Amino acid sequence: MTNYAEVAVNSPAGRATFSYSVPPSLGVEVGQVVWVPFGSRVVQGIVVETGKQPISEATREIADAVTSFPPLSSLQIDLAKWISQHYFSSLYAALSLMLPPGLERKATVYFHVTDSGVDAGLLPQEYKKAFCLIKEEGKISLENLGKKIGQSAARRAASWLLQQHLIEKGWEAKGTGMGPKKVPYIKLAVGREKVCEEVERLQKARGRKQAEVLKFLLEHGLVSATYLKKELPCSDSVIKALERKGLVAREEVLVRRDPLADIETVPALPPRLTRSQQIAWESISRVIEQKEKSMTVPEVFLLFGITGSGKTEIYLRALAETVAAGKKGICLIPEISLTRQTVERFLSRFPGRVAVLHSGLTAGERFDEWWRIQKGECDVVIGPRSALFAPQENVGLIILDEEHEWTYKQEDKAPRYHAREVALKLAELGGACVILGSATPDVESFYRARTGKYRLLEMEERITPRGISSLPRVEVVDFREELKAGVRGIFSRSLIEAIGSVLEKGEQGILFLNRRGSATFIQCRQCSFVFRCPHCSVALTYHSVERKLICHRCRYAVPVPHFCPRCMSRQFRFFGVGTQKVVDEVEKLFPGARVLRWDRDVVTRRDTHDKLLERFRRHQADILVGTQMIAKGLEFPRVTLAGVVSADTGLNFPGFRAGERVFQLLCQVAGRAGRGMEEGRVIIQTYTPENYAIRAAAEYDYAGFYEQEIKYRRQCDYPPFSRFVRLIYAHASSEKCSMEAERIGQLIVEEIARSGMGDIKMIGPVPAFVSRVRDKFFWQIILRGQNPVTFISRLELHQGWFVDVDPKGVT
DNA sequence: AGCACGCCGACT
DNA sequence: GTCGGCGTGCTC
Repeated sequence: MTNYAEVAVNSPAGRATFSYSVPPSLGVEVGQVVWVPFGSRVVQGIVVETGKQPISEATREIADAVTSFPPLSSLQIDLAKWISQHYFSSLYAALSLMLPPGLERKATVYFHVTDSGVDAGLLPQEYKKAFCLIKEEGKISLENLGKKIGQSAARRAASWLLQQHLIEKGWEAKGTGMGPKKVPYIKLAVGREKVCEEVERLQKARGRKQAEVLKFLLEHGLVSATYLKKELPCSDSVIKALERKGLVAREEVLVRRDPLADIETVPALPPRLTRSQQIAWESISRVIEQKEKSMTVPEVFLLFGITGSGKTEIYLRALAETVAAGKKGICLIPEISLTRQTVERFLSRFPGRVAVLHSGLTAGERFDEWWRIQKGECDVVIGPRSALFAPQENVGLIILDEEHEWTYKQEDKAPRYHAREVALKLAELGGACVILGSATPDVESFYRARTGKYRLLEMEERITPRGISSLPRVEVVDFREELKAGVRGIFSRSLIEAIGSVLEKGEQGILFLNRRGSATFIQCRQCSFVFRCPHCSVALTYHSVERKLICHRCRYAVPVPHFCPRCMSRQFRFFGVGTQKVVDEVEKLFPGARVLRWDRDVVTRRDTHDKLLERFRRHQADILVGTQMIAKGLEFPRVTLAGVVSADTGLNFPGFRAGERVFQLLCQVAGRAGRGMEEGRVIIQTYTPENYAIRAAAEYDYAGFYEQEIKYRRQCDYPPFSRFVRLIYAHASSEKCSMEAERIGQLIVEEIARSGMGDIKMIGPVPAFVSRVRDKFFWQIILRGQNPVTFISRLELHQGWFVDVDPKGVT
């Protein structure tokens, strides 16, 4: 009985799966990771189906298993199938999101001689050298053989020698792979009495150190070698000597690399709920209780609560209830707000039962967390969008905090998925509830709540140490008036006064800068030359700390040149307001003010996030200056001022979601002030105070903003009333790229007519917003309509095309 | 994505 | 004649 398996292969090659036969010696299950021959290589693949018959006629044999048991569940495979279909990615790309860290590896194929016993001297002259080299090396890859005797000679020799059965192909995995961490421990190897005897003897003879070690071990039992050496102290040779005598033994002990090891858990009881929390909580708890009877459509809550209304407390209770019902949870958080503070809060309610996954973890920590989750040891997994793919079984609740955040959409690589949509699908497959939480819900989410797809829960009370209080007053400053009044700096008179007042009272302030779209670049004063990246079509950004020009697309960096390469002038003009400029300005106006800068340039190393924030929390700085990052869910009781240096930068950003984005950002920044004992104050500087997004934000009027925005979306037929799909083509040649884009554009026009899908509108083909990245050119076609996804499945897209379903930034 | 295969100009 | 350049097509 031969078995066959359908395998999703780690290669972008066309089809979803390939058929392989299973060698009798190998047991293969769905979800298992295997090595398979693929073309001339050996690659990894994931078994997604098994059966008595292969789907395709042609098959090859699975080479080996990577894991002894399947690391992926059938539910995960179903989810991956949905992702790959819905987002037009390869099945493997979707599955690989779910694989344990460090499992993915590559293999090298090499040659070795067979035991034919042939005399090398008798071989044809041209192949003799290759054969001897292979024999000498034992095993050698074609590439390395080519380096020694030339590519073509190596190829010819290899194919002839293979044909003559004088050499064979073999393969092996590259690198050593990731594993659990083992640490040597020392223990006594003989009975207590015997040890005491030895101690006596050693103390008399020349072995005082050894006696001490034995005594230490009698007292402590099994100890790590490092601890032993440090505590006594003693050197390794002492332990070695005891080992040789057979008195002590070494034992490898598994240790967990715990990313939360340094967090003290203080178990906490749930606080009393406010009235509006209570109402929201009752709705949620009723559903979680009843969730036992599985339903086909997942229950989705949109928890719409203003900043400070206590959404996290609702999450914690909902998780506790889920755990009480014997299920588990996943909590998604935008990477940036996944701070120590957040983790501490979860940990205090679920001591020892929390797993975190984020980009700051070491490879080892990631590995250990994954396996801990896999073993079912964690009640809740907290992490960014990828936490959705943690091996958490029996998930009863999925939470998306700050559900409107754009970081929930992956755009840089396939699959280009939106965590919210995937969460809904996962909930549907596993029978879980979903809570989407936000103070400024995504317009599309709010629309779904309004039309009954989600249950809307509102929380309007803001909790502060002063009790229930309203949000801080917002002052919108028209910067045009400031210019008229002779203001020349970047701060208005109001903002200067407010900063001064904060400093005087010993309070704290944050200054927010939306740097997107106005990145700092430098230009020659003489000939207006702008430094551009040689590999991408963007200007280089000036980084004052390293005094370098850096490309934000490909990380290309050069020191700031002394001369303009075009006209040799030494004079440069620095454009755009950066965080550093704001810092300089505050320091100039208020000498002695302690200003802290927080943005992506400063935060590079692990932990600096938390260290910087800790400094600010301890009031070692008065003013915090930053970009997007500072707007996200940080709670600093001493902050009484939130200033937005320029609210307009985001508005000029392309795309119909610009207004929504500005509204969300301004509300978030405003919510930072006045969370402690003192009342807060918010100042927004703008050149367009009449803009609806800015006006609504100043009033915290979500409903008002929503009504305006949804009207506009309906009028222009933007989502949620239509959907977008972006087709992107990349090629190293500019001509090839535009030609292929134009060709598909033509095809789409024809297909629209043929299919009768008249609602499909095409924008483009045009060069992408950033038309060149890493020496590749990019063209795009945007399709809009009721169902552009169905439409593009009718197209035959060549390699080089990729698809972005529901892109976040389109016009 | 890799990698073979094939066709072309630049050398020993 | 051989070497390596790159364009094209396939991978079970």
